[in-house]
Order: sequence, then C-alpha cells, then structure tokens
Amino acid sequence: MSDPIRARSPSPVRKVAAAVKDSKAPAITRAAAILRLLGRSDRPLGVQAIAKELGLVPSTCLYVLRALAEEELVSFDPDTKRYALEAGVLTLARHWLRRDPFNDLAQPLLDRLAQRFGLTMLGVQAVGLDHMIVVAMAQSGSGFQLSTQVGSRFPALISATGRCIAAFGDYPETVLKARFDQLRWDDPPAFDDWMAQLRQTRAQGFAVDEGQYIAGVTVVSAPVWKGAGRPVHALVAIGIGAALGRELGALQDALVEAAGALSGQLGGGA
Amino acid sequence: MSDPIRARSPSPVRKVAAAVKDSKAPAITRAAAILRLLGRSDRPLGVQAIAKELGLVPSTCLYVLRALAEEELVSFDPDTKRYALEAGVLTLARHWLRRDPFNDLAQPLLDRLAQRFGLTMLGVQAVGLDHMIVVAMAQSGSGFQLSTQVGSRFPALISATGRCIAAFGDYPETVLKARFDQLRWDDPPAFDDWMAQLRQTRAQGFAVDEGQYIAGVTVVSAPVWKGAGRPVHALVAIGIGAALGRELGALQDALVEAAGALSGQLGGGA
DNA sequence: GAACGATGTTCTATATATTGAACACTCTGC
DNA sequence: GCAGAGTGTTCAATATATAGAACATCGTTC
Repeated sequence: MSDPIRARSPSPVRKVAAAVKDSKAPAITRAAAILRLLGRSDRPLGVQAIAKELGLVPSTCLYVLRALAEEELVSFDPDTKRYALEAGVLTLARHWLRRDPFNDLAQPLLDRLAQRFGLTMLGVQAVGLDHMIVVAMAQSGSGFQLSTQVGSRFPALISATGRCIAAFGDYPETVLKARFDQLRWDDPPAFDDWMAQLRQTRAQGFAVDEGQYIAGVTVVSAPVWKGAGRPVHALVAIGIGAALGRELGALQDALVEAAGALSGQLGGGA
Repeated sequence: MSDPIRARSPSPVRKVAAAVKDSKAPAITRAAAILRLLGRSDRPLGVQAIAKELGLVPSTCLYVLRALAEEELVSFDPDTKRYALEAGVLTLARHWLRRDPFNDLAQPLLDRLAQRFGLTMLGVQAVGLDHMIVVAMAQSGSGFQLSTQVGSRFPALISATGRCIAAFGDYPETVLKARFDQLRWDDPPAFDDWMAQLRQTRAQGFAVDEGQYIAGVTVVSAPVWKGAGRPVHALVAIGIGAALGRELGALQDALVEAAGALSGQLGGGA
C-alpha cells in the first residue's frame, strides 16, 4: 500500500538528518519535523512510521513524542498507540495572532473591502524571502469565491504580493534572481519583464498580477509598513479576472488607501 | 521597573526546572516553555530575559532559540536581538484544524445558531481533565456580545461544558473532586449539588450554567461524540442571562439537535 | 571619554540524551 | 495453537548537548 506522505514530500529524511547534525539543539529540530509530519498526515501515526519517515531512531522518536505529548502539542491515544497534533498548537497560534496588531487592525478593513467588491481579501505576512503566510482573511460570502485558509503558505516572491515584497525589500538582484527561478507560475513572466514590473510597483505603490500566477485570476496587492525598513505585511485582493473588469481601478485605489491607513496606525509609512 | 510577565505567572521557573529534569528530551520542554513565554509576552524578549524568567542557562537558551528560529517558530530581529513568536505556529495550527473534521462541520451549525438566537456560539474540545480549548466560534454580530477567541483555554470542568465533560466521561468521583476543588466560580456550587447536576445532565443530554461561572451569564452546552467512549467535543451557547429569558427552552432543543446531528456525521453517538 | 554594567555570544569539560540492541507484546496467517 | 513479523518499549554504553565561565560588544553614566 502506498504511503501518501512519502508520495507527497520527496525526501524529508535527508533534510531532517542534515538539520539535526548542524543544530546545537537537535531535539528541537526533530520535534519540529515530527510536528510538521503529523500536520501533513491526515491520520494519526505510530512511532515506527514517524521514525521511518523522518529517518529517526525509534527510541529517540519515542522520547521526543512523549515530551511533545507532555507539552500538549501532540496527542497520544493509549489504545491505538498513535500520535497526532494536539490543540496546544492552536493556543500558540492564538498568542501569535494577538501579539501582532496587524491582525486585529487589518480584519475590519478586509471585511469592508471584501463586502464592497465581492471578492476574497487576505492579510499576508512575509517571512524573509522564503515564503509568505496568510494571517487574515475575509470573504464576501456571495457567489463563487477563491478560497484560502489562514495559515497557508506561498513562496515569497509569487504573484502580486511577491512583486511588492521584491519591489520594496531592497534586495540584490542576484538574490532575487535565484529565488525567482524557483517559482512556478501558470504563465511565467521573463525575469527582465518582472524586474520592470518591480519598478512600476515601486512607482505606483501597489502590484497587480493578471492571470500569471493562476490563469484567469487577478491579484492586487499593496504593502503595509509597520516601521522603517522593508514592509512585512500586505493587503491582497483576489478575484476572477473577468468578473473584476471595470472595477479594477476602484479596487486598486481602495486597496492602496486601506494599506496606507493601516501603515499609519502601525507607525510605519514611507 | 516591574516585569509584567513575572507579575502574571507566579513561578514558571520551578515548573520548567522540574519538567526538564524528568524528561528524556529536555530541550523540547525548554522549547515549549520558551514558546509559551513568548506567547504571553506582548513585546519581543532578549536571551537573558527569557533565560532569567524560566530559570535556564543563557547559553542553552540561546541554542534553543536558534533552533526554534531555524524552524520558523520564533522570529529573530538581528538589530534588537529580540525574539518573538513567528508565523510558523499558525501553519501548525491550520494543519491541526484541518485534521479534525469537527472544526469544519461545526462551523456552519454554530453560525446558524448564533444568528438565530443572537448570541455567541463556541465549538470546544476537551484535553483530558486539564482543560478545554475553544476551536471554533460564531457571533451574531448585533448588539453586545460576550467574546472569546479561538485557542482560548478554560479549566476542563468549569461551567456547563465542564458538567458535560464530567457527566459523560465516566471518571471516578475522587478524581472529579480533586479537580473540582481547584475551580474558580463567581458563585461556586457545592460538590454534592454539582454531582446531582451531573446526573441531571446525563438524563437530559445537555448542561446549563446560570450565572455560576460568570455572574449574569448563562451557558448551555451539549456534548458531541466522535466515536465510542467519552465525548471530546461540545457545542456551547453563551448569552446574557437576562436577555435569553423565554428563548432558553428553544435554545436548548436546538443545541441538542445540532450536537446530535454532528455526532451522527462524525460517526459517534450514544 | 573612560569605566561601568548589561547583554549577546563563544568555548570546553562533563553530565546526559541518544543510540542500537534486547525485550515484551499484539496481531496475522497457517 | 503456534510461529512469525510487526509494533512499542526498556536498557546500558557512548557520542554529544549542556552548563558555567570567559570573551566580545553594546549603551550608559559619571
């Protein structure tokens, strides 16, 4: 019987093994790998399955699992001897959300824009140049919608938001190029074109992606500053390109205005 | 200058130290303590502050933090050398939510009930007899509301939901007594009265708390079964007691019906 | 502007977490 | 009903993560 986890993730074994070696606190690297594995899996896993998948020693794996269970980050079913993610991770996430004023302040803005334009709005946070994470979402609730979930991850430089991150991040071109080459688009722009779009993004204060990341889908993104330096957040609008049509201009204006207001509240600003 | 963290949590040092000693993977215990500390704190913390607060050795603390930062569970600001929770915890939480069908299935029911009765509805999961966690929430959006957040924790046996957990959990009375004695109520019931209420809860299939946990607030809770054994989930309605009035009967019926339907979908049932 | 205090970081000996084999235990198939 | 494979778990030797002191670096104060 084929294992869906192994099928999906090419080789976590190598990665984990390498990371464990370098770290001065390898138990934590192992623990994180286990948490992620349990997150990917749609059913609870046993010690051996986890150890095999991650290339860990079963006994070590057991100790780590017990420690995680003690911390209520992992649940343990004594009958089946299977482990799964536990609700403790949710508590951590709640604290994280509460800690960052962006999340609270962005939500009402997203709600209003989603309602007004009848599309899906996201609040996004960049994590370096690796990826960005959806931290807030609002949907209009009527008609067909494109849907994501809070907590979803995307490559940092993809789509309209990626252009914002690149445009206002002041990164060396060589660094951008390296990341850019790893991106997957439905309709990939050439690097030179993309660099030109970055200049335009800087000039107009927002970025647009018309069907390049996902065919038929238009994404508009405006950066939000929390302080000086590069922006880490962005407000994002996602809609079916055809349905947007005439409203695109108004949406852009509204988005930039909202992002500007938010930057002001957060003490950021150009 | 007084430290808000120390003021709030009596002595994490002892707890962490004890837990670290027993564990076969102490790094994980430390890591979890750090994550929770960073969660509690409303500003980023430095190595020394964290180490002092938790009674850890600074160098060890540093290694743990670096490992956590590597896993993107903790963010590090190279300028200020401060650490804080990172968005990775949110990704874990998303996986946890997705993994449990209760969360997806409960939401529409909660939305409908919140709308119909104009109050706050919760989906709750019990974690043993220690505490329960809010995993889903719906609010009617009109008028004054009692508010909690997804991820919030409560003692397992408190209020109406606590009665459900105790009533259907089949725990020895001595165990219940020990936990019961630690609870804080606005208007604490006597243990014997409480035991009688458990019998009633078993008989009628739901529990009510009228101002005992929080003065003036009525809580109704109905258990949800995912399989055989004790229920781990519950649907909860929270409203201002006075405002509920006549509707209480209808609310109880609707809640029990929703919880029953949900149990059916989840493959549980009495 | 020098001395101080506090903070973050590196370094090395040692207590100990990890390993891998041995031990129970359950389930399966014959 | 018994062998066998698989699982979870314990146990003792050793590789290594950790503790504590030394070092580096910053911001403050006199």
